[in-house]
Amino acid sequence: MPRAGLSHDAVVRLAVEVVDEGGASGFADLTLAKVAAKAGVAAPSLYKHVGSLADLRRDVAVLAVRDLTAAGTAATVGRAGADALRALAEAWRRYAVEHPGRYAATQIGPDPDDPADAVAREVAAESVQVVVSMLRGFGLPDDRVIDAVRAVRSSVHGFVQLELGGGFRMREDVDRSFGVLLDMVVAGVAALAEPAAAGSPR
Amino acid sequence: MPRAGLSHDAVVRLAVEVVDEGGASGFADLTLAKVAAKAGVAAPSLYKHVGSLADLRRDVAVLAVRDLTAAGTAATVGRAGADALRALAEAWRRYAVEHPGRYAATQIGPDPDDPADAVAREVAAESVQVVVSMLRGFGLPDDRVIDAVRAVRSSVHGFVQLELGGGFRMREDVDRSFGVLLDMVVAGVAALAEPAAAGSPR
DNA sequence: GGTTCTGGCTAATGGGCGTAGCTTTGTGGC
DNA sequence: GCCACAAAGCTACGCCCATTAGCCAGAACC
Repeated sequence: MPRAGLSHDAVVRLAVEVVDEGGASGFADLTLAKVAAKAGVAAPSLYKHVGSLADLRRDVAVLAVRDLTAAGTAATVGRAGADALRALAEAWRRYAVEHPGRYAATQIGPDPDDPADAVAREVAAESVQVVVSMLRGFGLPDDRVIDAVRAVRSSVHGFVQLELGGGFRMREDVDRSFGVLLDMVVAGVAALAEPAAAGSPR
Repeated sequence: MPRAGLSHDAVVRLAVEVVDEGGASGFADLTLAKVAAKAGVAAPSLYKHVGSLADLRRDVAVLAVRDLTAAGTAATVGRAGADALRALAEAWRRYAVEHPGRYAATQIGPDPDDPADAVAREVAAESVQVVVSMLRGFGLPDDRVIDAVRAVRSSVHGFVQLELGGGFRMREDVDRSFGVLLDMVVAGVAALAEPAAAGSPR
């Protein structure tokens, strides 16, 4: 009986393949049985490399978040202000459309108390940090940065989520709608930078 | 052997209870076994009232979407413009926070081709219609309404999603951030109504 | 009072996760 | 070259869940 030559990383890689092949529900449908089949191995053999399905899912999620963060940083390097914001948002959306399964994996919130989620929390924080850095060019007051970060993440994530979920009919117009949303976000963040706008119209 | 006196509706109601008790993952964790236990009945008995777990999930989702739509209409009646937009967004967020499991159920996109999803598609359309009606007060050009609807849905849904997923630390500031987001959306929608802003800054 | 339909039941299948314990392969020391 | 041991497979098993099949009692209707 020849060995398959697996390893922790190899199993995670195969799991990512399974997720990618499963479309938008690929992450939800991830199963040890599928990974084992792809590895050409009996399902229990995976436990030599992985603690449990939950562990594997976490590892896939961490990898996906790192991926997304990398895409975001790559898109914003050398850009600033509205230009950077648009590039970051478009990079996110492109990633989600190209890797819907992996994008879904990035959406699971790590448990704030579970020590097993420590790295997941860390990579999530790094991913938020990209937005914080990108917003530096807007000259926001310190206490407004958090609001801007949340507005940017919410808008883009919400749009992508609805798009992937099939929430938009008339697919041709989706790009334009995304552009309109970005105009809105850019204007909104810029408005936050003006001290006068602190208590904008009730 | 006494009868439990179940019915399709009764089973769906119990399923909603299970979902509500399961927190944010209540919908994902919905199981026929749990519903049967709550009904005081053996699991296979449920098949006298429900076609499958998938059917039950769909029914719960439809109920949840109707609920959310009702909350939105109730919040906007008698209001217009920015006032109505804020009320609608706050109603959505409140619903999500108060019924996280049911809110999660509203997020599954109905299959555009599956006849079994016909009512799901219908109630989804009704829920979008609330936003369209609400936006009437802004006097948007016809071809901009769709962009505005998508921007509103994306922003609010994204925010709520991140909030429920534990994506925001510093919980005290979340209300303020939501207010900032709404300022941004209100301003953005208003800007869409001005014909001059059609080709806003690249 | 009997017939029929309905809503329960138990039994059984199949699939998935996870555990236990066996076997084989590769490797490192002698 | 040989032997011992760790690592990486495997099979067998238990448990939980969805789902199907077939049985049985009670309710409703004639």
